[in-house]
Amino acid sequence: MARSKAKEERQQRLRALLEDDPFMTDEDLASKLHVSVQTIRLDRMELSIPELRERTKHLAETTYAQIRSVSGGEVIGELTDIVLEKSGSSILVTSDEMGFKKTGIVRGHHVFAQGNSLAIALIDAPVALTARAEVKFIKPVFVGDRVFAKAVVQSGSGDRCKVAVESRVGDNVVFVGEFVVVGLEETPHP
Amino acid sequence: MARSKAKEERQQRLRALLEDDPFMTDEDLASKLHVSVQTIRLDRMELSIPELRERTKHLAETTYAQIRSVSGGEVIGELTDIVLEKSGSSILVTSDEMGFKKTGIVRGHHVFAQGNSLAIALIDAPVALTARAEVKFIKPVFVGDRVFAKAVVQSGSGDRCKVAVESRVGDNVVFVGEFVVVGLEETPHP
DNA sequence: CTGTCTTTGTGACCAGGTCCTAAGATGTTG
DNA sequence: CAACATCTTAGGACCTGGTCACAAAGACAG
Repeated sequence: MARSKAKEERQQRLRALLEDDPFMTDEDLASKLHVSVQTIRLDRMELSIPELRERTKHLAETTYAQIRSVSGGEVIGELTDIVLEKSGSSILVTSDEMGFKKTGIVRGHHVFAQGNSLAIALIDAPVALTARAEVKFIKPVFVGDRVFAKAVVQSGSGDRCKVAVESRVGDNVVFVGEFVVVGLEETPHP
Repeated sequence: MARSKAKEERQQRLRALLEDDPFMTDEDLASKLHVSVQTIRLDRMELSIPELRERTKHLAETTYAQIRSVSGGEVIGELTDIVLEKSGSSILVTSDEMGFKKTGIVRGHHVFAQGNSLAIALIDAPVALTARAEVKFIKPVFVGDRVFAKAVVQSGSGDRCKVAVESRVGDNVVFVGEFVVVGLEETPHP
């Protein structure tokens, strides 16, 4: 372990470089770090960083699932039961990406999103949109927690419903909200 | 254009296959469709579907931006200016994945998320969490719209701030919200 | 039967790697 | 100083999942 200081530093830099741009080839990295391509490969080995294609593939795969479940799916979380215009519930398994790195606390909007999409799912209309919401984040949710949301339609007058949502982690209520959701027959356009 | 019926059908199937699994190689596709690899390549050409690596790269790139802006980044949208404990603004460029497929209307929680994270960014504390929020979705936001959010701290008593957010698309106010954000010195733990 | 479309095969090439071997460079230490 | 260890660099063979170009076989309508 003689002059491995330079090496360690370089490997740190390599890590950092890939952190904010995982799409760099070994060649790119080599020229940035002023070493040969082979050195980069060795460094990657030591740090067990996979090659570009694996990285991008992994990225694409995980975020593809994400984008379907967190951002793209029609419902955030998994619906466990639902009675249209009445009540429903869903479970959201929180993952790393949903939280603040520093604290492991899940960003509020994920919990909100679960409640919001659950509320919308309850509406029996071609298109449903949220008009208003009043929410309280009672306790922080931590990455890894399973959030159980339960929604009940309060006053369901067809095209304008008030939906109450309560989310729990275990026995603790972490979130309560009231969503006013409107159902539409036709799509409005820009 | 004689017996191109089979071809057209195959190309439709190819499209469909890639739709729900963009990670298939030409070889995979060839065996699934019972044609040669070359045929698959020709079909991809005709349909101008890029090769696997380009597909995954594209997927990864777009969703990478997403995971930074929708789910992973510390701030949803891009901060344009900020004065701690005072005011700030951000721009969110909405994309396909953020909206309902059917209507092209952006899910409320994305707009909420932008406001929420902007509100949190304004707080000058090691950790900030949303305690309460009262929001109104005034007009639907459509996929492709650029949402400008502006946040102003109303009553900033250090560890508990009220932040008002107003989001616009062009001249139209699409969202207003009031967030109560608390700043913490230490991280709470589960 | 001939011309056209479609399909398949072949060979050369490329990027961005892997793995392995080997030779220099730059130490540290007996 | 010589001997040894650790890094670094280089080179060649190989892999995957493609590209491009070109040839040839099969199907089928006119």
